[in-house]
This record gives sequence, structure tokens and C-alpha cells, in this order.
Amino acid sequence: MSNDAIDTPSAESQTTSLRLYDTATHSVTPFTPLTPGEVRIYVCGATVQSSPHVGHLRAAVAFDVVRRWFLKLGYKVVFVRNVTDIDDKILAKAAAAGEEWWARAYRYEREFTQAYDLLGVLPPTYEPRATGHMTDMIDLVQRLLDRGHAYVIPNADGTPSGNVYFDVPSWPEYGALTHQETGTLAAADSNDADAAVADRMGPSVDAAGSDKYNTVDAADESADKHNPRDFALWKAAKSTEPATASWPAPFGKGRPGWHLECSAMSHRYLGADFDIHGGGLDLRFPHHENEMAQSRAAGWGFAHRWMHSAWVTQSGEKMSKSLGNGLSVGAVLADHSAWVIRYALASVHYRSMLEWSDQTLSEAESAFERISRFVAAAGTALGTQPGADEVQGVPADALPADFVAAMDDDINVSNALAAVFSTIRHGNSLIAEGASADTIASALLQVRSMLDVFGLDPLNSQWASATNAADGEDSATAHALDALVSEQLAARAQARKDKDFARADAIRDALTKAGIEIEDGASGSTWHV
RNA sequence: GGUGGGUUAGCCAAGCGGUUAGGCAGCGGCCUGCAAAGCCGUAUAGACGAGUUCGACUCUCGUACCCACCUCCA
Repeated sequence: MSNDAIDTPSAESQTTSLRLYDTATHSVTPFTPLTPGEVRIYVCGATVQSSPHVGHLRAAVAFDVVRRWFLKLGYKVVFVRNVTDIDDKILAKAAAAGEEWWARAYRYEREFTQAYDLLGVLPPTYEPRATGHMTDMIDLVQRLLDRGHAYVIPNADGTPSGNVYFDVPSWPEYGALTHQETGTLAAADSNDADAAVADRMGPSVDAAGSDKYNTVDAADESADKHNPRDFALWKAAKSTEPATASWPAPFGKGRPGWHLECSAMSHRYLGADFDIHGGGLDLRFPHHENEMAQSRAAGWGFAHRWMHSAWVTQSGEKMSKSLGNGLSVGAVLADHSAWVIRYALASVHYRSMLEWSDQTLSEAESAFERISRFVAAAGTALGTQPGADEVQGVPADALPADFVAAMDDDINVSNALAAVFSTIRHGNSLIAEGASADTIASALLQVRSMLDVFGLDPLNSQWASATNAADGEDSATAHALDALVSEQLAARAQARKDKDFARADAIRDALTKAGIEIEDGASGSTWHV
């Protein structure tokens, strides 16, 4: 990995060998930032309609790891993740629950934020809310109207109804992302265009050519879309919905369509062109396809690369709200530490399905044991631990080449973790051999730094604060426990010295029974819960 | 019907046309008073059928099965 220097300025710390998958081309290609040294990323955040589940966290963690790798490579990262806080489902659920839609949205937004924080997901550079960007959205709709890629449905009296649709046939590139082209040319040539489209679109369009999923609201039955594939940019205000859920616009009072939000917000904060657009796999179509169409039809370059994270499944089935098998974050955190959950989510490649089971979690627990034992043992051997800033300050160049190569290869976490465990094994050997402090310190720093790329440095204050927050008396309790256990260990050490092994074992058994494990080392015994 | 992904040892999960992935569990050894931890070594693979090749888990074609998206969904 040496001949890849393409005449970069001498002091460049970032490599040029990062390769990432692009959903649009179905291939792993070299990543080149639009602006040298900087990467701009937009990730679709949650529609805050109910509590987060494990699947949401997977997507957040996946892109958090991508972001951390960019940071480790020395990039400046602008990371925008939106909050969709106005939407059909939020309105419907709030109405059913008898609460204000905006109160509901904000309550769940806070739950998501808390869950992200607990798992160590770095806060975005900015987190825009859809409701805060109405003028941007209205401007975008107007822009599309002006360019002839959208149309307003008029009322019977000729005034604009507030329903505005994107005109898919006016945009030949439609389908560029998911390749679900529905043959625009063929349809245009056909005498029976609607039927041809219906044939190609399968079950979402019936024989009469009407789209049963993307229909105009029943309240506006007089209006209709020009083409089944056209999608809503702006939805007319309805008498059945709260007045607070609509905004005035030149084309009629209403609220934004779902796809419009991300196009408007990414443009405001990242500009007409940006490097990466991410999100869950289910957003590819129609959400991202539509976003791309409307942004490009507006004259913007939009995202230059698309990345999608895969599912969390249970018993082979996708975890989702509609299936009702979503595991709430609170329920999972009740039984496992945040570190373990993050490891379980981060240790599988972001494009692979992740089967969530007791075994997944117990393997993550084992990983934690192995990793934290090494980190603790190395710290004991050295009598000190590197600080968090020192861990984070290690550049990619100083990490094991295997690790760097794996991460550069579309974030290959399996191989990257293999490098971590390999360094741990080596480090354990160094400790056992009583090697020099320098070599042990180097292994320790590398291990913690590599883990930090995953957001999993076990000594990061992130994890400590999460525990203490749940139990304010933690440190006092720990202090008392330490005094008691130390006394027992001293007694056992004396017994061993006296060759009174029956007594030594009795003390060990008693401690084990209390959930305290002890480890005998060359320099005495240590314990942990 | 359209689009895309998958099938690797007991389990999870990678790279690779011929050379140890890694983790968990197992077995043998070292260490230990004995354990634990740690270290060393080690068995069990590549859905099925053809083809290409000196050689295929890795490439090509076919078959089977599984999954996702095409409707709100991370």
C-alpha cells in the first residue's frame, strides 16, 4: 500500500485508498471528496412517530463508524442528519392519541437523541427539522414548477388546491438510483401508456392504471395525477387535520411531501453537490429515488454517492414497526450494556443483514470480556492508561496496516476486528513475557485507538457516564466494595502463602458466588464484577 | 410481474483462482498449588449440478432454497 500517492501535498495525512460501495452503481469505487480534505454527508434520520428500536440504532451506528473512519483519515466531516417531524403517520398517531402532533414528534425526537447518545453516536454537525425549513421546501417546489418538472392540481374554480406533484415523465433520468426504470420512452410511444406502465409496475398499479398506493387523498378526489409514478411534493391542507400542520404557499396552503424535505435540507446545509447520502436500505425506493429526481430536476448535482445500511432481523425477519417485532432500545439496554449493544451492531458489515439474538449479544459480551481484560492488564502492567485525546489523536498511519486496509475496503469491519484481536493477542504475549513498557504501551494505544474508530474504546468516558447516570451512588458503592474485596484478597494471598489452599479456595468460591471474579497474576490478584 | 441481495465448518463471519481470516464453543499443551485469565497448537467448511482451468469456496452457466424493495419503515 505504497504506490497510491497521487501527487498529494507532502504533508497530507489522509490516504487516497479509501473505497466505498455506491448503491447507484452497485460497485465499490475509490472515494474522492468533492473538496479535498473534506467530506459532506447527509443521512436520513428518523420519522419521529414512536420510540426508537434496535434497527434504527443500527443505521445510526453504521454511519457513525463511517464518519469516525473519515475523521481518523484526517478529513473534516460535515455530517447532517435530519429529523422528519411532520408526516402523515405522526399526524394520524397524534390524533389517535389525542395529543398535539408537534408535542408527539418532539417527545420521540428526544428519545432518539437519548438513544444515540447512550450508544456513543456522535452528534451530527447539524440536525435540521423538517418543520424548520418550510421556506426552503416551498422554494424548491416553486423551482420545480418553474422548470416544468411539477404541476399543481387546480380546484374546480381554477385556484391552486395545494396539491403539487412531481412530473416523473418530464425527468428521463428517473430510476438512476434503483434502476427501476419503467420505460419512459416506450410508454410515450405506446398508444396505451397507462396500461404499459401498469404492466411494468406490477401490483402497485391496477389494470386500469391507477396507483393504489400513491393516490391523491380521498378528500381531493376531483384532482388526479398525470402519471401513476408522479409523487406528492406538497400536500393540500385538509379540514380533518390540525391548522398547525399546514403552511401558506403560492400553490396553496399545505405541508411538504415526505421526499421533498431531505432535498431541501441537504441543499441548505451541504449545497447543490455533496459527497455521500446515506440511509437505511428501505429508503432506496421510493424515497431516495424521488429525492434524487427532484433535486437533480431542480438543477442540483445532489449526492455523488449513495450508501445504505442493511437490516436487523429476528428469526430471519426484518425488524420493523409494521411487523411489530421491533425491540425497543430501553428493553435491550435493561439487559445489556450500551457498549455490548454497540459492539453487536457495529461488528457486522453495514451492508449485511444482522441477526439479532441472544447469541449475538452473548458473543458481544465475550468480545467485551476479551477486549477489556487486555486493556486492563496492559494498564496494570504500565501503571497508566493513555488519555482519551491521546487515543483519538493516533492517526490512521500509526494503526496496523491490516486494520487500515480493511477499513479502507468499504469499511470491512470483520477484517478490521481481526486486526484488533490480533493486536490484542500480541499485546497479551508482550505482557506475559514482561516485554518493555514501550512495546506494551504501543499495543495498548493501537488497540484502544482502533476500537475508538468503532466508537468502542472501553475506557471512553462515554460508557462510564452512562452507567453512573443510572446509579448516582455508583462510585461510593464501588469504593466500599473495593475495600471489602481487597481485604478478602489479602486474606487469600496469605492463605496461599501458607499453603492453606483449602482456605484460599474457600475465599475464592465465596467471591465467585457473589459474582466477583478474580484473576491471579504475577504481581498479585485482581478482581472484577 | 419488476429490481436487488444471499446460501462458508457446531454457531457468527471475512478475504482469496493454488499459501493461517477472526471471534464464540471444542480438543491437546504451556502457565497455575488447583482453577480462571493468558499464550501455543489443532479438528470440523464452502447449497446443488455442469463448465472454464494444471488447479475453484473463489470465474461462467444452470438449479434449488432464503431474504429484501417495488405501500409507511433504519
